[in-house]
Amino acid sequence: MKENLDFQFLKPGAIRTRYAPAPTGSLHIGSARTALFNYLFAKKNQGSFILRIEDTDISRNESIFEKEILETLKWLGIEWDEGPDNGGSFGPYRQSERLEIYKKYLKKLLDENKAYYCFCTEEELDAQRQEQMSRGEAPKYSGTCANFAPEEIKKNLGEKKKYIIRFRVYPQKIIVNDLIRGVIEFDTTLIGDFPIAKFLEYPLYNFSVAVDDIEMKISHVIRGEDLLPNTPKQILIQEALFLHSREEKLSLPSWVHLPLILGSDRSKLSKRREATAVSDYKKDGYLSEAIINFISFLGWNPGTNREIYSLASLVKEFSLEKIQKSGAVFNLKRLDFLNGFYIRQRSIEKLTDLCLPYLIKSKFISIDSKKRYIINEMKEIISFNYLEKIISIYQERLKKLSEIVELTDFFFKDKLEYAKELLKWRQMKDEDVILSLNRLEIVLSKIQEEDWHKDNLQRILLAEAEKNSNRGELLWPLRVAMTGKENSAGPFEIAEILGKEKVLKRMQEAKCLI
RNA sequence: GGUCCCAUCGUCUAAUGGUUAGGACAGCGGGCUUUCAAUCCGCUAAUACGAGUUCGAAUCUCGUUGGGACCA
Repeated sequence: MKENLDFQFLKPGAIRTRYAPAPTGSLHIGSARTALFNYLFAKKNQGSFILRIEDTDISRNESIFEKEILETLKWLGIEWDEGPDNGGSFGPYRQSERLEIYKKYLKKLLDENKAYYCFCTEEELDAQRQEQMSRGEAPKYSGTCANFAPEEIKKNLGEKKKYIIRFRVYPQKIIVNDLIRGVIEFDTTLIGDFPIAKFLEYPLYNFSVAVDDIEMKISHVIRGEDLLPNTPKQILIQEALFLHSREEKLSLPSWVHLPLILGSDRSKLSKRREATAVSDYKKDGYLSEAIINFISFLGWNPGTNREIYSLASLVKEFSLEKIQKSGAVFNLKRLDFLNGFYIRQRSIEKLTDLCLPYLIKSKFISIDSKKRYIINEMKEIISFNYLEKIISIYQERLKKLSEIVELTDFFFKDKLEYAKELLKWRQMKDEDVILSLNRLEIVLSKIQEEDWHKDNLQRILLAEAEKNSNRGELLWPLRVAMTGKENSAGPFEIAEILGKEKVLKRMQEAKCLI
């Protein structure tokens, strides 16, 4: 395999990679990885990363997805050197704006008899296909229209007969030299004369891609393995159009096919079975660093024990040789782990900013015209600093930002709802709970407002608990009465943030419950 | 069905002819703790199978099996 890695000897700056999404939906996890790897390879080699929109086949109402894809890429931190929004020397970067170019090359192939008009109807083609399959052959075009005389073609065209344009394929072996997989051989007799355009202004995928990759001087085509079977067709077109002598072979792009990202059932990650849109993960509260770190390790690794990589460090470490050949299963638990890690890395101020939209969306908090934060239920004005305190005690418990709502809801609710059984620690009875709550009330009400700090609370409450030799009997009811939850942050820090008044009120309410 | 690709713990992967097959996530157990986390310590767990080459194979070759992609 090593002898195939001739790209290493290319001069810096000679590398041009492209990511070419069809904007038929939002950015898919797999597409994001393809974009990332193209970006990383280009940046590692001081080359250019090009964004091209493959929208010849797209209806107008789907064009909203272009905007979403660009925005999501930017959110991930993947920036392109040339693209539909920022231009470049090889534009336009939207295939729908390049129809004249395709038309020119389509005509060229037609003139040189390397392609031809095919007037076969769907029904005729279907019938042929059926027959070939019944004989156990690979279905391919039989060549009915391959050798029409020019007059006949003119006549058919004149009659406005429906046609497609087919590329003429001669029997030969096509070698795809994949930088990851090595030499792969395809037999063109199995391909047959394949369609390259529905009409002159409507090129088909394999044709427009092949043309653009050459026109845009792409040095490396890095894409998913699912496109491997298309490669010989694209090579055929590129050779027919651009290859006139042996030396020119160097200008044809190198191929790199990435292993597929698989769902939990080991088949191609599908929208039907799992969430696949990057924007969905963003909405759920995954950080871009976590997603980048996660997808970079899907089918690639640096070959070290280090697992945490920023986009910048990935650029430094990336290499094609470390790309895996087999498919990689998408493991959500690992994404969660990474996200938790990156959440813990964030400053409290930034994390609070990130969590705020979730609290606002859940209607616990609102911002008034004077930019003050209001707890909706109590109409209480709170400071950003107050929110920071809340977020800080949940930072290490957070796996994704959206979880902040159910974790901290008790700070924003006037009245808590929970089962009274929850107040009991281990074997406690109703009377024991009342007893503990009474003790808490007495001790807590003695503490002055100015001494209401978590360290102080801890010192006093632990001392009180010592009298009874059992911390749980005192602290568990306290914590549950304040939060209404089985699990939460520590009681002292919660009590500090909640404040004396609310804590005592919640002790009362807990007693009423029993 | 045809063509192509792939195969190390459950998952992501390391080991490019010689390691006790390493790491991470998950799982399990423990320490710390009122709970859940975080954190620290530990445990379970893999070279698909069969031949061949070799003193020696996860690694090279062939076959089998299995999985996947594409075309229809």
